[in-house]
Amino acid sequence: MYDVAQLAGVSHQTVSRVLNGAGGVRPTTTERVLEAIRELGFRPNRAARTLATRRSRAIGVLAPASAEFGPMSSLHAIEHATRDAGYRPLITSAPADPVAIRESLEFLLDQSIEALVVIAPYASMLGELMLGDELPLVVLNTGETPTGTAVTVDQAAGARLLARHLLDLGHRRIQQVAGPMDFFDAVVRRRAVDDLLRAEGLPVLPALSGDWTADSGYAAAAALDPTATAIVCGNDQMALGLIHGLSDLGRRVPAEVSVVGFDDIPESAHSLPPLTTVHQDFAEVGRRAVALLVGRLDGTAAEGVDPSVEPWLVVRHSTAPPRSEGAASAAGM
Amino acid sequence: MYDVAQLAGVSHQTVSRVLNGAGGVRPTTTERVLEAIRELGFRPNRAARTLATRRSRAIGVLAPASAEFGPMSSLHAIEHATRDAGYRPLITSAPADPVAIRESLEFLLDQSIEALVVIAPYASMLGELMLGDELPLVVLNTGETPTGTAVTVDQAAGARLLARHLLDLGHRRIQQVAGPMDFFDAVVRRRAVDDLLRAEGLPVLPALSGDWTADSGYAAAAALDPTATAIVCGNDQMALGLIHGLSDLGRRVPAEVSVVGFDDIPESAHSLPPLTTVHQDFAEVGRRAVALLVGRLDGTAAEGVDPSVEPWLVVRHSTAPPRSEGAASAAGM
DNA sequence: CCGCTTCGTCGAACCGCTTCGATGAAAGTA
DNA sequence: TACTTTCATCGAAGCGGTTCGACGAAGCGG
Repeated sequence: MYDVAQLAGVSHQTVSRVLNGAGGVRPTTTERVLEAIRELGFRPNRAARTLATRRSRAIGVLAPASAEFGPMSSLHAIEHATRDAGYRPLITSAPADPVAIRESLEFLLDQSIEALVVIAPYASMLGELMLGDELPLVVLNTGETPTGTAVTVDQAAGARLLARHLLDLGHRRIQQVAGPMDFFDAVVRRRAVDDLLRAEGLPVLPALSGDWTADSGYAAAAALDPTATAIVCGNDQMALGLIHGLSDLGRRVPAEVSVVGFDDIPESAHSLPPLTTVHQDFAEVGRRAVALLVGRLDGTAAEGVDPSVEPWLVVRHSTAPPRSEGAASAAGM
Repeated sequence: MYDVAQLAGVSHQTVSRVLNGAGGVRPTTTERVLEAIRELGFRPNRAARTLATRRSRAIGVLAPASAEFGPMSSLHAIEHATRDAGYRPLITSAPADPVAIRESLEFLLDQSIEALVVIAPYASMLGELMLGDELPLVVLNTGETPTGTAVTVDQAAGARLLARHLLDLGHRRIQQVAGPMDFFDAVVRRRAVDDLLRAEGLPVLPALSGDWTADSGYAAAAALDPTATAIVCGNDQMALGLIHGLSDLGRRVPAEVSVVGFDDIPESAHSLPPLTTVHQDFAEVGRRAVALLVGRLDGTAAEGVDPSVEPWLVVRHSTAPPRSEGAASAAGM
């Protein structure tokens, strides 16, 4: 920096001004400084700046250590939104293990992050998040937020869309293959369907539970209630696995059983049959989370940010009216 | 830090020694310092340390801005390996766009990273990587490396496994739906199959080309050579899409056409039919990349690291002998 | 019992940048 | 032209650690 100053014939403070866009520098001088910077290939030292300003401009991101489509989509959106806002994203991932989560958190805290966004909504994770500090926090895809703000796709609305679709088709015996109950998403989705069913006076068949993987969906096929005509899965992967499992069991989808997923991962459009599901905009959720955080950090009013993103139904070919059309007309009971 | 020193009744330099594990501190003193640190909840300031040591201990990671299983798996492995080695991973992602790549690179360089690992092997990306500097670089999944070291799954071997499997089944007319030709992976896989076919004296049908997505695989179904009895896809997603496309066209897999993918993404085990593919250990590739880099950085001998990871064949149900069994016995010609 | 080595601790300089108060030059006012 | 304002630039003091040379206190052999 001193070299730059010398080459430009000014003092290093002036160079600093130019770098930070602080006014009070004559245009000709600015130009000279910029030229010197270019010539020397000078890069300001981030660490020194952080030290001097006592502002790290770093935003921590805690993501799940999975390669799933949803979280990863949000992750990329968060990363870019953060950089666009002039902050540096510090990305960390951790499996559901509390120790690993704690470790990731410590790592982030060590980098003196100014805010934190968490993508992995294990209930267990939130437990670790009790960092009472004054660290702005946004959690993605969480029903309730014990601390910090939540930005989320309206999971309940999505689940209702699915259930309603099935009801409209004439299904009356609907069973769920929910995600793991220590995930908020799974709980909210499941409850929304149950509530709707109950409100319609329909039976709530005992839900099965998977772990989000296609494998667990496959396994669920054998445990299904044989009288159920439609299955609501906690996510697309499980739905895909379930369809495979049903197929192995000789039950055809959607002719004999309808299956719906949740998420609309890219593969779902090409499964056999293509999957009816709910599409959620993972990237948008990520962007809003960052907008919220940056707003708080910069004092910019971020009040305009709606923390709830609306999902929409994507009807493909894994759903059809139940076999015995007669049952459909016996609606309401 | 001064507070800690005062509480422990020593000077800040001694605290520094304790923190860095540099010897020359009496055990009792060490204990006292540790206690003070705990009591004060003291966290050393990363920026100050970086500034003073002139070592950022940061390793940049440039990943593709996609949510695909492979790259993301490698990414998580890299992240953890980096942290385990005592470095801080700085993760960045960029789409295939050269400007975005350049931007990500600049971002990383600004953080004064000590090394770089690149996961996105677009040919175009490597062009941007000409940072002649003395920045240790490892590139994942690249056939040739113009600069830096490459760690990669042996794509050619994997492709050969697939082709051999098809040949053993009796297929003689094999067509490819390759990935985009500006991806090294795609080129290497395609060439390996072509070469093997040629070596066997079999016809090399003109290859189709997709963009890695299931959508492009679906589209390819209509453009297939009708005489081909087996299709080698550049990755699993395209294979899945292709199967869907074939199904829509009324062609059954594997009864009429065999289809194989590459990658073994989790969904592939549950497609209908379950996909025959090549499994590659993405995480291992990531780990080795980091091992290589850290070895170079720390001066530790990392010579023991084999930059080539062996893939293996996973035979499921998307492949079968060609329809006319007769052709199979006419092997060799 | 004494001089010397070794160990544990301290003082101070420095890493590269920001920032505040001060100063000189240019511009505005009477 | 003399004087006040405003603008551009400079000097210097940190930010929170690391690190090197120095120094007092034990531990050692003779």
